Amino acid sequence: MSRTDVNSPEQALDRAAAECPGGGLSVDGVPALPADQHAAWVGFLAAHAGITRLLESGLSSGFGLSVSALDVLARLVGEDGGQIRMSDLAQGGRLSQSRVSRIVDALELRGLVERSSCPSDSRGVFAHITPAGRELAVEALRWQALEVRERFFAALSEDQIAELRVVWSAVLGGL
Amino acid sequence: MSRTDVNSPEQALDRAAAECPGGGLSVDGVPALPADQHAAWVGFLAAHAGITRLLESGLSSGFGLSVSALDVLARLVGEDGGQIRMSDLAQGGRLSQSRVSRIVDALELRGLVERSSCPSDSRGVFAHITPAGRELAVEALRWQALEVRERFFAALSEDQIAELRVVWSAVLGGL
DNA sequence: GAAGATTGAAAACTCAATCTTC
DNA sequence: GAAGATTGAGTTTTCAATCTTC
Repeated sequence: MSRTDVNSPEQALDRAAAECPGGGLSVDGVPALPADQHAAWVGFLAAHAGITRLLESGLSSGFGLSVSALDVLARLVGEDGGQIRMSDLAQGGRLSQSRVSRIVDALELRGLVERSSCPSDSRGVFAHITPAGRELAVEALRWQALEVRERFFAALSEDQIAELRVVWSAVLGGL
Repeated sequence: MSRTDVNSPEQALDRAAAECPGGGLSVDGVPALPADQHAAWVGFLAAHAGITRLLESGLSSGFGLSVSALDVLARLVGEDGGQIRMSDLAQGGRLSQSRVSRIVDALELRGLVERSSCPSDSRGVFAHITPAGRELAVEALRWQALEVRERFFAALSEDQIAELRVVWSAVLGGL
């Protein structure tokens, strides 16, 4: 593999680091982050941006869903009875309450989800998935999982994947 | 540390995995991703969302900047002469051309950046950073780097950080 | 008064023109 | 006609009310 290949891993990371996507963290030549942290940080941002763009565009063209919308459907599919309260959909940090509300609006319009009021607490609203929603969600999740396996994890060893799990545990503990 | 602590690392990841943020990748109990990949994937998304929210809100309240805007300033600070062409600002994948254009609009309004035409090619436009822009950028970058070190990398060992670099190289090669 | 959910208005982002220069 | 940059229009996301029920 020659040094001029467009997509060699080393080049990808070097290019990313040179362009400092995500906040070039060195100032006046003095790196505000140690070099190894800088490389790890830049790679993290580039990897996230890359895989996200890939999933977003594939889900959109293949299923008419955004990653966020599929997040919501996935939660509903995983739930016993296929229903869950709006506020619980927002828990987990990735989606705000109002965003959930609007995503469910859109899914409801397409007949993929329905709302119903919560018997035990009339403030609450249940979202539950329809058969059509479940069918679409399962297909979209299969595609997404395949993509994640092939484009994200394919190049990693079992050990590296296991280590990632440990790393995220540690990182999430500090956030 | 008891099992009921709100922020233990294990709980954070378990919670994230249970809520499947980012697309619960198991369908009807059959995980579409192997368990270790699933955990690594969910952790990756949760970690990115967490640190991003932290930086976004801190930069906004402390410096009136978005992460994207600081990206642009950082590139300019790092450049010799403090100037770079608009199209080069967009390279690297994280920012589209039109987004760069609008971010520079906003920065220019605040007097942090100026535009000038490129002598050798009149299609081109240089963005260059002003003294005020440099000053703000340096402060913001220092804050951001500190945050990344303390909130993201503090819990990781040197070896883990080194391994992350390798992992991102591999992942970026596949994207 | 606090929690659950929605809504209006503003900000951020993307996509497809558009305009200018090569 | 292609490359560099901007703009208009539409969409998505957020923020701060708002409304209802506890």
